[in-house]
Amino acid sequence: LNTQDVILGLLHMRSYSGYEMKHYFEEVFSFFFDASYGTIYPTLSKMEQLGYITKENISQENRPNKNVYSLTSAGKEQFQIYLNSPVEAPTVRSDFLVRMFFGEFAENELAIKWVQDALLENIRLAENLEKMKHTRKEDKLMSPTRLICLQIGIESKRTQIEVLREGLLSLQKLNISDMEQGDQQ
Amino acid sequence: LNTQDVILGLLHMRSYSGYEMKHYFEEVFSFFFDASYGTIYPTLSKMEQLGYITKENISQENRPNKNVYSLTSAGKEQFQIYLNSPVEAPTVRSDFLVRMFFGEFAENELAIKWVQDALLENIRLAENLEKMKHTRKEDKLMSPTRLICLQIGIESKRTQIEVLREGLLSLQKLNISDMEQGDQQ
DNA sequence: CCGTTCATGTAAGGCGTTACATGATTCC
DNA sequence: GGAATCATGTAACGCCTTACATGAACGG
Repeated sequence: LNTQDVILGLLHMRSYSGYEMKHYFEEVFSFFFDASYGTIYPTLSKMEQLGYITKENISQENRPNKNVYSLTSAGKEQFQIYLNSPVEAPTVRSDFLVRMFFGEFAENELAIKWVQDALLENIRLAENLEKMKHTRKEDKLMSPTRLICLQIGIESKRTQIEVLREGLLSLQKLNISDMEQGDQQ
Repeated sequence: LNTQDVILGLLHMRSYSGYEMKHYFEEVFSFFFDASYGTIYPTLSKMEQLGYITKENISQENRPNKNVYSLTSAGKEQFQIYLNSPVEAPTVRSDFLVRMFFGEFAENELAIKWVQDALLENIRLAENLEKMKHTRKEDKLMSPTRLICLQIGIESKRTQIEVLREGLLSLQKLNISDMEQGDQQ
């Protein structure tokens, strides 16, 4: 899986400019994919040269021109090649979970801060996903597999929020018993 | 967060060879970090040159020598610098979820296969994590934050398994109604 | 007037993976 | 006899990020 495959998928739904793709990734794909402009724009040039997509320059009033890309039949074929390739294992890299794993080597207050921040961030993300699900479901734009994708995002976030809430309490109790120990000395 | 930071963390627990580190990553870190030999060995050389770790060549009977690395005080300090740096957002790249998102452009049977495989893989991973939790908990080797880390892994997997099971059923129903439609023609 | 949004791109550099190379031992 | 495990390392290459560059319009 690389950025090219994802762009081919996106353009199966409708035409997008590079700028719009980036926004789509941020809003919708946040929990399973991301790409920066530094990847998107060069990839679009390459894909145009390969004949997978065509560019159309659109003039706009009061804002810059944009390059809107559309899928060609070669692009559709290329996407089917991707879909028929073996599924790759996911890659995850979570700074937060590494810190949790090695938390015993950090000060308790630092760890508490990490968990609090993670909690807030996860609540924010869960709310966004929830909104997406409702707006899109009413539009009847959601395929069964896309619903699975979204549902995994939502439920995973919910689960993490629960664990983090419990974890936060246990860390805060530790802090209190440390303070009592300190008082007794 | 990079491989160096994680190695510094690992060596806070005990000494490891590069080969052992890779195994540790596979067994324990699988749901939030990974690194290949091609990263580990060069990183260890670099860290030794920087004075964060020291190498000791250990002779073994009936198997190759190994280089076991230990943390220096400079390495401990470096790890504290990492712990006090801002927490980075996690990066995820899930081929499976991309395929779920664009599943409407694939054949239903292909999608069913993807979900079935994901289900089996997630069950396997959940069982491994569960085992880890019990063996380590009895040893009383588990810090509160490490328990949070493990618990997030376990509960996330469980949640995903549930969603995948439901999703699989809905996709299989679709397949049946397609076949009935086909029969009627 | 200043920050944000819209919009596209490049260049340098970082970080990482895959594949290759080597070789003994152990288990089936 | 062949595959798997133990064990370390390099080299080529791919992919991606960050920072830089540019510039108009709009809202406060």
